[in-house]
Amino acid sequence: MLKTHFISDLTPTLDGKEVIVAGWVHLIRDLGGKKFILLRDKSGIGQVVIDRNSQAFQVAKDLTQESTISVKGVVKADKRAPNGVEIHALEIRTLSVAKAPLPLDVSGKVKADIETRLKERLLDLRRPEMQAVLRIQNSVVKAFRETLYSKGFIEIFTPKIIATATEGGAQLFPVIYFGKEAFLAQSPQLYKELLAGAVERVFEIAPAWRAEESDTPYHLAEFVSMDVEMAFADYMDVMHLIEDIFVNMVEYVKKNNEEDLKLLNHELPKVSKPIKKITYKDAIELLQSKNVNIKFGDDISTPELRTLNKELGEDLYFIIEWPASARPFYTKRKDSDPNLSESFDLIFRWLELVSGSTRNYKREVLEEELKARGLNPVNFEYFLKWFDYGMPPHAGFGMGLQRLMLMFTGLQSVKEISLFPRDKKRLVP
RNA sequence: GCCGCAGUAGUCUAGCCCGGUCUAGGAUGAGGGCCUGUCGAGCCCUUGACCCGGGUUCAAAUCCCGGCUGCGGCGCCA
Repeated sequence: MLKTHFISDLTPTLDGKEVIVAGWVHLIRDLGGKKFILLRDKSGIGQVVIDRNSQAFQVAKDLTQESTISVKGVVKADKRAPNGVEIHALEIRTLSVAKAPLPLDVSGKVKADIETRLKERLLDLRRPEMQAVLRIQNSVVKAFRETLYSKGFIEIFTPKIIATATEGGAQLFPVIYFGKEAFLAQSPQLYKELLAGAVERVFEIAPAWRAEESDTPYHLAEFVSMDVEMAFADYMDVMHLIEDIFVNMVEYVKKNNEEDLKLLNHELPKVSKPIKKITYKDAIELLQSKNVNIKFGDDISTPELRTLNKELGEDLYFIIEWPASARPFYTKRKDSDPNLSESFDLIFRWLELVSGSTRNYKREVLEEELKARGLNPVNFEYFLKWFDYGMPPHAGFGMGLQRLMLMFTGLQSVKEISLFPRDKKRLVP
């Protein structure tokens, strides 16, 4: 047996009990006649004491940092120990010896550049800070799923190898599919809409790919997209849903990841319903009043969003009702003003986290909107044909997980969040 | 892709402006020694580096040019 307890299971009440713990050698403090090993497992770091007289002493002599070991020992409650409890080793089994020196200091004494960290990513992911990020991400995803489950959504899985571009715009990665040209999906957009036409409420958490030049702390060639589509609903309905999701995610992380947040020295932004909404038109006017050179129809780019964030004084805000021309063909125009659309972006400070809209659900309208963007409806027949058979009105949104995680961790780059980021220059590890 | 900044041992960093005293300093790691309560353990010894190529100069880590790589901002992009 290699392990009977996780390190965090050990409490002073177990005093005198024989246990087996296993993990990585985080740090060794060698006092000559006595050694202390800080042993790390998924649950935390605990102290193993090795006395000169024990059998374990000889084995411990050859240990290196990050080697994996299994320790049979007796739990001792001792106020001198870091958690008030420690293990006095009887027997140590070396499971795997780590080479020294390590290419990255896991114990945190010497900080490494992001470049080194990504290159030596597995060691980086052993750092307590990165483990905290992973646990927070797990909570975020769990709260997202559970909010949607509670509202009757079901999780779907759509094809990631597709025949044609979904939205125009973004560049796709081509793949050779049994001798034919195909592409990696940039978004599950069209499939999730179709599925909402079958089961009403769907969501998907899956990778998406964009072959863009974008070289910023907010872009990845491969990212995780959290997508939702809801039939018999409009953009206002899905914004309410987003508010519920965000409130739940923040509450869940606050409750379950207190230690992780402390470790990252991060405080979550306050999120309460309703989240501030500003129309695109008002946003443009506000920017113009601050002497920003911008006009109706322009995209609101990062520098402008920074200004908006400052002026609004809100961490989280919706920009709603974008010009229809600035949105993809499936976005429904506003009945009262066809130049505008029933759309929204949710912005965290100056970073777009979510983008959504009411969708067009009438075939004629979709065909017109495709043509208006220079796209050929014939190429979208696989999608359009289903609109002949009772497609309900629907609305939905997509959210970038790595960007969302910046809000939950205080990290500065999605490359730090992604375990093995893919960008213009990185294909390994 | 553009602009700015940077690249020094396994890792992190000082030195670069004002070229020579740099035989490149420190931390951490690694090897060795001392040490039975460390908790960033301590003390002593040892080890290991100027991104690549060209140029200026008596002399280049230091100045100049080009390349590569990274970071930030922007662009492209949801």
